[in-house]
Amino acid sequence: MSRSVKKETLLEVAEHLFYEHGFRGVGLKQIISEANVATMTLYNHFSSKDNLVEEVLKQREERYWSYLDAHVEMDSDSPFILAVEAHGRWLNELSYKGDMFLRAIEDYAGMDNEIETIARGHKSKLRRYFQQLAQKKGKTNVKDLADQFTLLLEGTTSMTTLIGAEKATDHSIAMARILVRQTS
Amino acid sequence: MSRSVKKETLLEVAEHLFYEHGFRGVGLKQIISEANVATMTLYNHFSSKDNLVEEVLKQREERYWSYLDAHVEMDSDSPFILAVEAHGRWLNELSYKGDMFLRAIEDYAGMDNEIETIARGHKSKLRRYFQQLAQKKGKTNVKDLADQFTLLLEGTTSMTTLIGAEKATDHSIAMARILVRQTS
DNA sequence: TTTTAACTATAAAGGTCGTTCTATCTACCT
DNA sequence: AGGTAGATAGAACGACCTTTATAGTTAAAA
Repeated sequence: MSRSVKKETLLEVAEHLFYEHGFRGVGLKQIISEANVATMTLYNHFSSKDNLVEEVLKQREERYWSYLDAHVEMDSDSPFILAVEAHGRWLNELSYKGDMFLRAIEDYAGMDNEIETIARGHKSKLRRYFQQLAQKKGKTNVKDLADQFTLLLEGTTSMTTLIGAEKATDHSIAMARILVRQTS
Repeated sequence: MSRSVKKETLLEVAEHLFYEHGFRGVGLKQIISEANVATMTLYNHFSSKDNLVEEVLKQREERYWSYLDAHVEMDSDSPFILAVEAHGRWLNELSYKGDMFLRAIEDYAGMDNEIETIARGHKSKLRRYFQQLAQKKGKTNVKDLADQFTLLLEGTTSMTTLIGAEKATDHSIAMARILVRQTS
């Protein structure tokens, strides 16, 4: 009982700090200190810093999809727009500063790391998500359309760093609407 | 020797390594070693690592705008499309792995750094660039349109990490065309 | 030829990093 | 009550980090 509380605190604190300052910009000392936990408690739950990063990414991915699933009614008239809106809300509430998965891909690329695999997996899933949506709506060029929506989401995330989530989302929704209208 | 060849080698090597492994993921030792240069040569030309990062960013920004200016005829029929195409070529040739400026903003955010200022400055300039384009073409909603094109470029860069520059650029060009057609 | 500046190699200072070790303490299980 | 597993603080590890110090080399200008 008390065991999982500590572990969850660690994951929470680590996710926040990693997101704020990058994986390489945060030391275990800081995580341990802010989580009010002893060094060996961390190593009791995670085999290494890399392993902690992995678990953080898994937790964040789960959260992201819970968030999307909660806001997107798949059988709605325009699930595409709902998805873009939901992504925007996610950015506004939890993710005002770039994308953790993209950062993981960049930071740990070409090192034969589980971390990169997890992060790339998340992005693949996003593309597949839009593919399923497009297929359900009987769109042609399913893959292209899916990638275009994914591009919109990625662009929104980047723009959030520059102009804030609300404005960025407004723009991507506007473009998503045009995109839905233009495709058959 | 116009400007020190050693200094330029250092900037070259540093830009490449920073881009490949991130600012925090590369040590001065590695830069020095790959540039075939002594420690004190680096510190003779740059006052600190942060200063080196700053100079690298300035150089990269200059290069980016040279590249864009060389490929975009401002008075063309569709300078928007040309800009998106040029950005795509830039990605394909030099920038297959995320955006150095966005990374700098994320890595050095909230630290009262010159680095973040430079990186954000580049992004502001990009938005202003599209604003000027929109204005010249007599578009209404100049700022919104500019941000939408910026969003497309940012999305293209992110997607390059996932599906490669060519596909990503194809998608953004397609969307840019729709956007140009839809606006007045 | 002497001076000047850039560059060289090496080492040390002073930190921080991730990780491991030791030794103590608490709390629950049977 | 004794045993066990989890958590604790703190030190120690070696490796690496950025930066500075020291001293010797090169090459071209004065």
